[in-house]
Amino acid sequence: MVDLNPIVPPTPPATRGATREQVDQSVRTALLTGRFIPGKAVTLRGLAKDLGVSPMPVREVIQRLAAENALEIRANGRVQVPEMTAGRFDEILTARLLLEPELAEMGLAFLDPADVDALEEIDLEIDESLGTGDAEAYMRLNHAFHFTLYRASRSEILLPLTDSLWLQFAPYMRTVYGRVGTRNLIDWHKAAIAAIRAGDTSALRTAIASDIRDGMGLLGRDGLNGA
Amino acid sequence: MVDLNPIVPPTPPATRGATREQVDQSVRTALLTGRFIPGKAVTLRGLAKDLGVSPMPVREVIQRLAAENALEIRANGRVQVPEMTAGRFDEILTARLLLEPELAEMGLAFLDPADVDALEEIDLEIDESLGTGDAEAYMRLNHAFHFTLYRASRSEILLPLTDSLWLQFAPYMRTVYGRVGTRNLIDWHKAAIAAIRAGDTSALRTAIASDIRDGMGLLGRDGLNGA
DNA sequence: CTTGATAGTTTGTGATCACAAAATATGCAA
DNA sequence: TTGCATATTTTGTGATCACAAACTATCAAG
Repeated sequence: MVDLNPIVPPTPPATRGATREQVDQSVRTALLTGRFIPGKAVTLRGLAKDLGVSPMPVREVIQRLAAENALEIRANGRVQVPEMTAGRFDEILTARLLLEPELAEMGLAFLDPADVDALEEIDLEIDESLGTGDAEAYMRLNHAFHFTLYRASRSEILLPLTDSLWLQFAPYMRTVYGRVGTRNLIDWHKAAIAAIRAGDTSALRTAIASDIRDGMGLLGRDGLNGA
Repeated sequence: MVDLNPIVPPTPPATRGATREQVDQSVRTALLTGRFIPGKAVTLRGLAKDLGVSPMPVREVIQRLAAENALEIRANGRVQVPEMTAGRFDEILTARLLLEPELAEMGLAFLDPADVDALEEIDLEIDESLGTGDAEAYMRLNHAFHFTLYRASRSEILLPLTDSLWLQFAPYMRTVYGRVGTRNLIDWHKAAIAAIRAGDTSALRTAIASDIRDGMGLLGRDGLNGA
């Protein structure tokens, strides 16, 4: 059984589609913080019971996440987080490098000083989580850092695509963070914040791209199945 | 009521999830050939009746397509194809220019002569559809051309992302094709085929990028709401 | 004719059911 | 113990139901 923290009592839904939305958020958060084990089956009724809802909204959410390739519905109907392969890993890296610097640049135009302070605050908490070795907090905060920047762009297209990418690699990152640790050589987040403060788009793009490369490259493709 | 051509009789499903798969394909095809009108409500029971199935698999498919931003579930529960805005249009163009040349290049490595012949055949049919002014055939064939090339890449990441993009702009293209016609100044498909035959990745990327720019640029952002 | 309340209908949502396929457990034979 | 057929349970799927919210049609009042 997976721990999906906001387990709510069987309360009647307040607004239209609220139950589904709550399930969606819970499962997404669980995926992004690595609480599902890739390859392990996730059952519909199990999730429903964990979240205190009927299987119905869970079914819809699973279809939703399957459409984003965050979950895999196999031929036998079994639902699971897809296992990572070397080919997928390389392609995700490629896609992130194409989309995320673009998103960061778009976000830069809209960031106000308060947003930058928020980014800095998140980065400090990241340093803390690295100190205590709290992998789940690290994953949550790293996601928050990137998407605070990206969301500022008000993007309606690139942002959802990037959402999908994170949902696809995050569960796998958890399995390797435990193995190799989470400390990077260079803190590209601080470089990004400096670039934002300076309004230097080029430096920001470089910082984001480098952060992506380091983050995924460090724990790289070791132990993955062929290209 | 929308015409979703393969309306099957209420036959019991053959394999696991076959009904859902059939609904999914039908609705996707309808979206890609512009048979849904953006902004017009699409009802669950209506679709189900058109396809001769229960509302159940339709619900799942709608959630799927909503996750890909191909359908929009509004706050009141109404389901519709999102209306295009200038901001979305520009971003889709940006995203296509980032992803599709990459996909084309990846596909080039795997294309064999038979595939190239198939591409040429599709392009001939496109010319036909332009002659007869059959917008729906044009849309279907244009999609087939691009994705025959892209699918060759065996991509598991960029390809689904691009799928989502096409689902988002295709319904809107239909509404404008009727207005401005479908004939481009330069046939970039032929340039792409030539580049493929020559194994010239750079020329192929240029041809695809130009095709995208022309296709979306010609009928551009006229009559769209704000930035 | 226009306006606005109201009755009727349609719609999405969450829950439940029936069923077959799949996974798991059980127990017997070698 | 090991291998394998069989029984039991679990699981996803498609269908149906009940309900409230949303939409539409109707019709009286101005």
